Amino acid sequence: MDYSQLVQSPLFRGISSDEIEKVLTGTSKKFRKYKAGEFIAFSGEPVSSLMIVLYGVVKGEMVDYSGRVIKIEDIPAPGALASAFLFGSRTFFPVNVVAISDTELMIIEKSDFLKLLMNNDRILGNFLDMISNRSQFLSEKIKFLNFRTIKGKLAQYILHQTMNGRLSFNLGMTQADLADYFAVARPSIARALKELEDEGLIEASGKVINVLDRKSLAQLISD
Amino acid sequence: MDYSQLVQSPLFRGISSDEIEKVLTGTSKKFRKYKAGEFIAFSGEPVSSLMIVLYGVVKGEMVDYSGRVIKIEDIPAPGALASAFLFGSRTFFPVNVVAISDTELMIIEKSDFLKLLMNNDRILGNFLDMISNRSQFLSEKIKFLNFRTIKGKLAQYILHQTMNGRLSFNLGMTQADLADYFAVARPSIARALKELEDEGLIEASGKVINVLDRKSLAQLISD
DNA sequence: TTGATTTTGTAACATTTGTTACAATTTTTT
DNA sequence: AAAAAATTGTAACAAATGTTACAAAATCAA
Repeated sequence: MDYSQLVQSPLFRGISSDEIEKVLTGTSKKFRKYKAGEFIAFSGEPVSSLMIVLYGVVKGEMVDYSGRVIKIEDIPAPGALASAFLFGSRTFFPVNVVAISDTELMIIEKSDFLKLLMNNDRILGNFLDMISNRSQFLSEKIKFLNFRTIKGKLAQYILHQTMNGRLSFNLGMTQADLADYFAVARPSIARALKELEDEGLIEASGKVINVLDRKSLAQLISD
Repeated sequence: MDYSQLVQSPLFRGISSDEIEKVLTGTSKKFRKYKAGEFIAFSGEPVSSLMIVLYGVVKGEMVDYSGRVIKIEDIPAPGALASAFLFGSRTFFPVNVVAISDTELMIIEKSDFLKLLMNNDRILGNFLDMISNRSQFLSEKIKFLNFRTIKGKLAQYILHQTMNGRLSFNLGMTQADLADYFAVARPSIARALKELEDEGLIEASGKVINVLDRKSLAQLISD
């Protein structure tokens, strides 16, 4: 087995390829492959193991009351699945997990994984970072959803995307995807973008958004 | 110092009072008191230590674009603050933290806390449970916020509160609090409750909700 | 390139939610 | 018990969003 790509996995960050191999050789694990579109887990199923995406991309998604599918996030290799649901009091999948592309997973049972954590400071620290990052990701998402108006959500999103001081960025997705992400209707996204543009706060050409008036955007979400 | 109440803290669950005292004696820490209403931390401030509420109650809250305060959660003693923001890549407070009642906190610096984790399997397991539970809490909240209609949010909330098979439960808060929790307007909550009642799905007397038609509630959020 | 497919813009209209206001009711305080 | 404060019910109207539909534009595939 070739573990070299795992050097870039959040769980093994900072650990040499040799050491990863040594650690994993002493750990029991399984491997499983999925075709694009195949369901890996269903919402409500128990989580009894840590799953690491060796290659491919998977997504988490929810279904709302009207049947609309809401994508929660993408997890590309070499990320981990369900890491925040392996411990705690509700150890079951909160979302459906679907393979976007052909995918292979490495699966380590919880008890085996606990031994790994206790025996390796580095992996422990990495795992703490990972599940903390999940909370932080969800917390950020709640910030969007808490804004009542779509313009507010967009403003928050745009400001977040340009925190680094850039004046423009590329929506890495279609308006339909963005609408799913915000849990709103697609034409409403188009309308809100147009309004922000009409008001001179942004300039949109294709999927590239130029931020023209950062102050007014900030006011939209802090007044 | 009296650590007896910490036996009930999630971080020290399953550890005897004597052992808690022994462990904490060997750990450097600070104590700090806050008056009711006082701000403990502001959104965006760095998190550099674990904070445990020794007595009192604190809350986390956000401010949306229109100035409305959205309460995220209450943390009564002997809970921990900011536990999901001590590790990971964005180690700063995601919300304002305010003392609801007079409060005392025990504060342990991150580096000291790490030693604690490495030296005590039980505390490690408890901490993993705690930060995982945070993700799970946030994930549950996102489920509410993702429903577009208020009736959908309410249905999700009511079904969640009666998962255990009970037919009734007590909203432990006012309609105004519930409105904040859902990030909607207060009269809209009253209206939605009335509609659910008119349609015969629930019966509300005061803060007690009787679930009359579980199937229709489930349909509201899955059709 | 050409044709097919996806994405975007936009309009008309229905529905939902927010806002404001005030009275009725309940709860808390004195 | 009486008074004060908080909570709830409700109405009228404004504003925002959803729905549906279709054409224009952009992107993708053959």
